[in-house]
Parts: sequence; C-alpha cells; structure tokens
Amino acid sequence: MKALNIGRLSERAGVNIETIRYYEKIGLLPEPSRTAAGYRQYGEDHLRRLRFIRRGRDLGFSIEAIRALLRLAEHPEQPCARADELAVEHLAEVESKIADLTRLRDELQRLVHCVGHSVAECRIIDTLAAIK
Amino acid sequence: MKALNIGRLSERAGVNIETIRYYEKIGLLPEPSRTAAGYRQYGEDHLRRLRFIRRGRDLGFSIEAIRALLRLAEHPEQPCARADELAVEHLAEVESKIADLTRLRDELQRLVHCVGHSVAECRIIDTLAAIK
DNA sequence: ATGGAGGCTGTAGCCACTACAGGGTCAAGG
DNA sequence: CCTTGACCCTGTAGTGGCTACAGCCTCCAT
Repeated sequence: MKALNIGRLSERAGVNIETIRYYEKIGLLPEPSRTAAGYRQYGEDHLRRLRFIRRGRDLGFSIEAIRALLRLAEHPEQPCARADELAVEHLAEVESKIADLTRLRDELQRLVHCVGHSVAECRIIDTLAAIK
Repeated sequence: MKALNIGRLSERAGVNIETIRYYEKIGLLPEPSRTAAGYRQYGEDHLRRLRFIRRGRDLGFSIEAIRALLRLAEHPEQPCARADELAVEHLAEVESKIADLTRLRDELQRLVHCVGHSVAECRIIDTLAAIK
C-alpha cells in the first residue's frame, strides 16, 4: 500500500490537481504528510474521501453540503435524517432549476428560426427590443 | 422627456443600481452625461438599451452574446442570420443543461428518502462512499 | 438648519474552480 | 556525472455576473 503523490491521486480520484490543492486549502481534504522535499503523500483514506467529494459534486451538491455529509459519514452511529434532509433540499433546487430552464427553452424555441432576412425584421432582436 | 437618475432608471428597467454601474464599467451600457454634481443622467435610449439587456439576461444569454445582439440591433440593414445562430446555440446549451439536470434529478430521486435510521445504513452516505 | 434619501467611487466578496509565474525535485538515458 | 523532461511546490490572479460594503457627497422637504 504505497503512498500516492498528487498526480497519482488526481488520476485515481478523477479530480484535477489544482482542485485537490484547493480542497486542501478550504479544509475539505485534510493536509497529507510530506516527503523531505515537500511533496504531498496521500493514503487510501485520502483517496476514499476525495472520491466521496467528487461523487457529491457530480450530484451537484455544494461544497458546504458535502462538508456536512462528510461530517455525517464520520459518525456512523448518528441518525441520518440530516443526510436525507440535505438530499431532499438539493433535489428541490434541481427540480426548480429544471422548471426554470424548461420555461426558458420554450421561449427560446418560439424565438429561434427567424424568418426575416435582415435585422430590421428579425424576431429575435425584435423580442429583445420589445419596442411596442 | 426628462432625464432619469440611476434610481429611476433602475426601477423602470427592473435592473439593480449596482448592476447598472457594472454594465457601464464593462462597456455594455454607454456612459451617460452627468449633472454638475456628477450624478448620472439617463435618457430614453439608455432605458431601451438596458431593457434589451435585461430581457436577454432573463433569456439566459451571456453578457458576450448580448453584446453581439446589441451590435446587431444597431445595424438593422444587415442580415440577421447571426442573431438566429446565437439563439440556436444558446438553445442547445439550455437543452443540454436540462438533460444534465434531469439525469441528476433521477439519481437524486433514487437516493432520497433514506430508509435507514443511522448513518451506518444510510443510502445517501453509502452511495457517496461507494465502498463496495 | 437638519435629516434622510439618494448619489458617488473604489474595493472586496461570492462560488468553485482554473491558470499561470517562477521556482524546486526526481528518475531515466547518454 | 550531467542533462532532459516530467512532475511537484507556493502564491496570486482570473473567470461570470453580479452584490455588498465603506466612506464620502448632494439634494430636497421640513
């Protein structure tokens, strides 16, 4: 079980090197030990934690939500109602974003494929200008 | 046709005062004339332009896309193919965002409503940890 | 004369990274 | 032993599109 340097960790977790250092700076990933030359040395626990973070981000959780979920994950004996709460909250946000974007898409679809030939009779410009 | 100060323009266009000054700084809204005391004085042309910008933002266009659309709107004799192109591009982005979020929503829906009682058996934490 | 609403500039903060600049370190090949 | 190139380090600044001050000045009604 040899230690991973940051490049190797980056590959194995699917997270950018710069992003790993950023997570360390904001206290999401604990500071690893260092070699004599100052290179970061990661273990399996770091890899697991970083993958947890990446999956959370893939699911669109904010950094702060992930921070809370990590705290929960560290206390397996506690009730998990809070995790459910965080997920439900996030789901609601995602659903509301979908609704917003769907309305947007409908408007854009009505707009697109302008039949005019010059800007003077362009439906898109017209809609934005809404001179009336 | 009296001049508008920034507060009045803000109300009439539905755009924040700070945002108006920001648009001026980035060159989206032209610098207005000033009173002796240095107060900004806007006219109808500013109001029209700012509303155009706001509608574009409401439709989710980026500042740069709006900059391009404004340039088009200023040249009504030119062909409007470029406006259509910008709208089609943007529509595609919106559609792809909807698709992403829909996948996300499905995943979250599967996740949510954790049946366990403690974190140790929590489906949410489990999925993120994905220890397998 | 005064008080409160509104205006001004300039800077810093938000989120979650990303992209350098300018250096140091390591391992393999010549 | 030396060089080359891949990798690592720190620190800072930039992204988009605002938003939020701090610390001033000005206008108008009472």
